Amino acid sequence: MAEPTDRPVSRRDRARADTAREIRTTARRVLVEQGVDGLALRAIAREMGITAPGLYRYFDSREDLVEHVVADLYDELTDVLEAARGSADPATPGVQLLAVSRAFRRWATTHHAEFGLLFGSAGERVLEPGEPQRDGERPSAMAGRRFGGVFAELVARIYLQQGFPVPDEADLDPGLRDQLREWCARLPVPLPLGVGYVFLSCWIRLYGMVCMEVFGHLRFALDDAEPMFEAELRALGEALGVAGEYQPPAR
Amino acid sequence: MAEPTDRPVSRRDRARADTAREIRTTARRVLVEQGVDGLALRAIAREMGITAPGLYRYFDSREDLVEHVVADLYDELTDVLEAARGSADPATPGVQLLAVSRAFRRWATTHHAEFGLLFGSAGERVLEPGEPQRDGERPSAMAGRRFGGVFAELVARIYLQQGFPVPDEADLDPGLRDQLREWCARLPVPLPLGVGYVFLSCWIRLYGMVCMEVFGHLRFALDDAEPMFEAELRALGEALGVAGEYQPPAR
DNA sequence: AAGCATAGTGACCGCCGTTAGCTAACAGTG
DNA sequence: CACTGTTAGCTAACGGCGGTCACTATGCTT
Repeated sequence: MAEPTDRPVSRRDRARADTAREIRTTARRVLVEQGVDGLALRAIAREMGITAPGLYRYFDSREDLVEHVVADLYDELTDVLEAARGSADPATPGVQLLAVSRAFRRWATTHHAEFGLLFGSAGERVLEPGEPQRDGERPSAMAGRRFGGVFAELVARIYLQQGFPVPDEADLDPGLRDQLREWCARLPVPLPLGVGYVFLSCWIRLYGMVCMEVFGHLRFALDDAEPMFEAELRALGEALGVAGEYQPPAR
Repeated sequence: MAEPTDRPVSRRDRARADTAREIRTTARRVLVEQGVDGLALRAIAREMGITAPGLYRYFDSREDLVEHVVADLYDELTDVLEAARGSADPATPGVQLLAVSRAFRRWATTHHAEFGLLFGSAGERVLEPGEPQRDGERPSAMAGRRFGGVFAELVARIYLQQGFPVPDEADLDPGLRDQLREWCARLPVPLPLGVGYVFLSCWIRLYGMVCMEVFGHLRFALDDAEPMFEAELRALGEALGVAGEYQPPAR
């Protein structure tokens, strides 16, 4: 399908790739300016001085295009997280996790529409019965894994460097244990299953906190969710045994 | 606006109320059958043997109609939760919270489209600059508060009956403390601010867990999220000092 | 019976995603 | 060079959408 046989870049291929990239960046801009509902093929094409059907030379459908935009956004977000991790000082996994988590919330709150596309209900896809669920091979799913890997790797590093309390494998529900085993087996470093559980638990809290804030589900109690987020971060730090590394957010 | 002066129900009023109700239930059915994207005024009207403009006699816009559907769904979900609370045995707050949480997850996983409408990114509304943000008076917001109240009340009951560890008021960040104070003041029963914090923290975990499962964000690690949910429930029970009341899910 | 408010209709607007068929420019081969 | 195949982008069109408007017909009120 996408096998360039031998010659990797003809003149045309480069132009084509450029246009495809321009379409995706334009789509991203339209998404920001018009919201997810305004992310229309015609709007994208208009912005580029092109007509809508022309886009079909590059993407199979609107859904396909959105899929690629989602992958781009995951990549961008991951870059932001990695940058935050890189500038954490001191460069310990605990402080890095703190920085990455804050960068995640910051990106989410300043990129409302994009966050909704990545983490809200819009992105979900009902897989057709006949369709093979090669869900994991979709570009957005792959980019999503890279994104999650940033958090997973930091938690793993914390565990390997200094450890934290982890449920014993025997205490885990068998159904959960088997799934964790399968997942941990795919990781580059062998880890106790309990670490996988703690990571998931922490990630759920972080995701839940940021999602609720961005989607407005905390407004019933909080006008400004930041102090609550910081409190949760501290709690997460305690669960991971890095409470001592907590430092209040830079102002 | 909606002041019936004196005469509460004329013949016409009843018919009108009936039609409005039928529209909402039909909308709900279309939502389930066609998904949130297929929730079109024309589809609803078609299903009722009516034309789309007729719906505007009952609702200002599609958004207005969706708003009322959301309120209906919140009400239905709340009824389900209250029923689960009512049949918890023994009828202690701890066991009731367990039952309500499971009912919440069950409703979410069996009512995918509806859950997405309530808790996903679709429902969020950008408030116009000029528009007064009487956000709290919207019917869906009111129904949402009733829903959240089920959980809040149970956590409060647990605290009042047997207590659980709660951060000291002085240990809370001032910004968070002030907001919690304001929120707790609106509750019918005076409670320490720390209870508000613990409730929010627990609710975030529950919401995060269910949201991630329903929106497919746990599939990278788990095929079946139920055992993870149960593990989180147990952890929540520990945080609330009712770990002893945990009982495995009925099979 | 007369008058009137109202539920519902059909025609229409401008938008949407998507398809089909066309043209013009391009790349590669003799 | 001409010739051939490929491809980017166009226009036109289809059906469906949310929403508005003028209109009819029904049934309540006086």
